[in-house]
Amino acid sequence: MQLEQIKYPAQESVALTEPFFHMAFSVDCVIFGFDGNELKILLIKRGEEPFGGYWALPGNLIYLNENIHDGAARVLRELTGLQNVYLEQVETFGTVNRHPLGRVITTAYYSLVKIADCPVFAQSHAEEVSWFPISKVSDLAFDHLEILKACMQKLKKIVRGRPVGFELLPPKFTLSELQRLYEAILEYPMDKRNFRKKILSMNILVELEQYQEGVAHRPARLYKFDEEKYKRFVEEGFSFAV
Amino acid sequence: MQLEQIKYPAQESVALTEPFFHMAFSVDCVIFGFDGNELKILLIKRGEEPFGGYWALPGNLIYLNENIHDGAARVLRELTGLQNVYLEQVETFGTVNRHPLGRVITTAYYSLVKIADCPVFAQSHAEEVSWFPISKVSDLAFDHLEILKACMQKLKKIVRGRPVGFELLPPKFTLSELQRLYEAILEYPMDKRNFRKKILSMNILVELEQYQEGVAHRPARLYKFDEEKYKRFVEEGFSFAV
DNA sequence: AATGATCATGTATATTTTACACAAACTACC
DNA sequence: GGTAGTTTGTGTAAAATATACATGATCATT
Repeated sequence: MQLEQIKYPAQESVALTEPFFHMAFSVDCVIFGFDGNELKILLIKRGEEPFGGYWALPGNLIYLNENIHDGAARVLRELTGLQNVYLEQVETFGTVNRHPLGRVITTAYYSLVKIADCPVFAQSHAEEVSWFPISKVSDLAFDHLEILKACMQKLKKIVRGRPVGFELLPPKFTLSELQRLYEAILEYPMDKRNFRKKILSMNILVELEQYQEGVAHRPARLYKFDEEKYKRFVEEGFSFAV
Repeated sequence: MQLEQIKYPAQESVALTEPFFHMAFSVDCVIFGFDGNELKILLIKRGEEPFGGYWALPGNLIYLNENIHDGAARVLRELTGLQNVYLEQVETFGTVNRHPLGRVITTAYYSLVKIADCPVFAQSHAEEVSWFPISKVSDLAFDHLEILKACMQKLKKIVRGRPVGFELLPPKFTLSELQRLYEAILEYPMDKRNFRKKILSMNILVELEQYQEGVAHRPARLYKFDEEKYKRFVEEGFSFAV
């Protein structure tokens, strides 16, 4: 940690504020990926106390002179090497005793990334970094399991309000892959024909003149996202009017 | 403030954590009400520096030994007398210089209340408490205007995913009042017949054998919410399947 | 050449959404 | 007591969307 970076803000009214300024603030990142079949999450193995040896969300304390969003990006980069990912705030967890070293309130951020495009490597207090299938994550440091569950819920909500996939799939993909992604997130099976109808009617996909190769069955057509249209869709969301 | 309540948590690793534990944490409450025509928000006039004399969201620092959600309820009660309201977390704001006294990160909570049922009175560092029409709020202490806008967006989203009204309307109300509430939140007009069809099809309303009295036009039938069904609807949300 | 796997595709039905206009019931005022 | 002014309450047709469902096509493997 770069302790020399820290600058203390001016405290004009020490007498009044003295008893309050003894908290720390952290960020924890929930990074979702998709390997074509399963939804996965990026975890680190902690090399430091507390919870040394435990698997945990990539997270750390932020500096006094650092915005929390910037802090989330920095912490993620320092621990896993991941950069330039779009982080979105999910929820803040502030139970009194959630951290053994003192009062630490944490804000969870989530992101969706393509596993293949994101080489990760352990750094700082991360001893290891690895992708885990969501279904197999059971024991995490701190209250990170609770945080993970909250982010899963958030992801399920998000996927109902805007398209998902550009962030998680390779540049070219089949419709079945996209459907498997939706099924992995929402955790229920969907009808193939209806799924295709729906996703194609959004007009965010471009049909390519390319097909899968080397598969032991009829090869599927490849698609890519129309980046422009996709982004507009994400920004505006589906418009659910009452 | 009850400073004597504060207990410092044990700090096992002072050398390492020392530079970090110098932040404070606050909560700010965005309390929405509805007077039959306009969406309103509860503000306090600050009687203390910083931002003395400014109108602000009811908010304050939380104690070291206090959960943030409990803190939100306490702060709201101490400043405005409001109690037993359902507070929901919205977003955390952590810009470095948002508070002049030092590094203070704040979490916004929102709630919906019936103005008539909630007598409010200024206490603690609140010099005055008052309801303001959303449209007339322009200048607030700290970054509270930004926080308010974020909560407005949240409210708009919420209203699309679950019914609203039980928390904001008197026990008996007309369908036009309910529609005006929706229009105030979503900021666009709706078709009367279609609105009625939709809201009645949810089966959360009970038609009463009572009518408005003393109005200079045909009196409207009164309705109330079916509390059981309403709650189930709120918990489950509308089910938007893909 | 047969097997096994996945891909691609259409239709009929039910449900939901949208757009739209006029008589009824009350008060206030003359 | 009649008229003007205001808001309530109601239905339908057309369009869009959602759902349920089965079969031949194309590749690798043997």
